[in-house]
Amino acid sequence: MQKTKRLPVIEKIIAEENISSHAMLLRRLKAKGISCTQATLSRDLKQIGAGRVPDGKGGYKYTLPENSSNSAQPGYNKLQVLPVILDIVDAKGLLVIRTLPGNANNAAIYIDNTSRYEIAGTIAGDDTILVIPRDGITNHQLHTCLELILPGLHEQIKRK
Amino acid sequence: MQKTKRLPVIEKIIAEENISSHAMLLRRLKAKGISCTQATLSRDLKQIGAGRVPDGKGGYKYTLPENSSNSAQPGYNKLQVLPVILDIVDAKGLLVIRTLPGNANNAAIYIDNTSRYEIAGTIAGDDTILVIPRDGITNHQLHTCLELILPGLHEQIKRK
DNA sequence: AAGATAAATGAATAAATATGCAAAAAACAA
DNA sequence: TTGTTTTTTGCATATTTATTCATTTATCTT
Repeated sequence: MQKTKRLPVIEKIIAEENISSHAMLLRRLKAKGISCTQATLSRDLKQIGAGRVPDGKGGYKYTLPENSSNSAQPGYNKLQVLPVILDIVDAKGLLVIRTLPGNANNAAIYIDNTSRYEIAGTIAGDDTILVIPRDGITNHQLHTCLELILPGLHEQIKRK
Repeated sequence: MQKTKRLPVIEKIIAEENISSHAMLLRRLKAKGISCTQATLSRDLKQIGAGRVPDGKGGYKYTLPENSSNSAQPGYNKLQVLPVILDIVDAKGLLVIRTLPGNANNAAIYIDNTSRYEIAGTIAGDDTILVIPRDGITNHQLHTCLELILPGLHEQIKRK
């Protein structure tokens, strides 16, 4: 199961290169040692929210959704946000994230700015964030979503 | 040659409705008295810059490019009492209201002060308010209530 | 206005993308 | 662990979208 490692790579490739088709993306992935089929790509792109739009030069290109975690969030650096998160706990369909004291608000803003569909909103205290999922979003979808926003998150927390 | 009249109509339809395929757009156009083939649509959409992206709900939808006419100047005269409110989302029978950073508390106080029966209470973070309805209050009643407190609210938010 | 040139369009088809289904792989529970 | 359930994946194929080519329609030019 290499989906978890594949998605971030796909996002990165789309962000950095001009990808015009699944076939092209497939080649780029292979060059990075990841191989899958067009069908899988189609599903991955759908999950990421990436779409194909005219590139204005007579062709087409894939783009990441607005405020994707990759579309550089001014003022926030992934590597700085990540280590402040201590713990993630499910509670009544909601998600409670604990951070270092005083860091909850910043982390929450970071999460909000990704404008992920799965997340209805967040509320931050001093060291705790409540993440409220939209109706119909499963617990697992929510975790996958968080993993997209902050790659390596769960991995890191497990390590603690 | 009706391209000149067709393009604006296509833009408008895409801006206002959720179009998921050429076939669907074709039907909408026909309903407006414009008829053409899928091939023409494909070319039109390319020229407009419209692309097909995942809608986050398991399907796809067409979107206009960033600075397209619809995302243009929001009429100033339409600004409401609390232009700090960005978004309202239903979640698990609760209501999540997102505001500009730092404005949640003020907005929440404003809502509290109306002492509406429908609202049991509110919790405000920095940019998010959780509105908790009384037991027995339907989702629809809650929205109607909010609309009473802040006339034109939903209308404004739809306009994004 | 007539002829020439360019733009627009549809029909057919090519190219690209999405999905049903079955199998395999992971995650989970006891 | 072992059995159970969920998720992921590829294959084959359906669906959707883009393009080629021929034709028509509009736009110039003189």
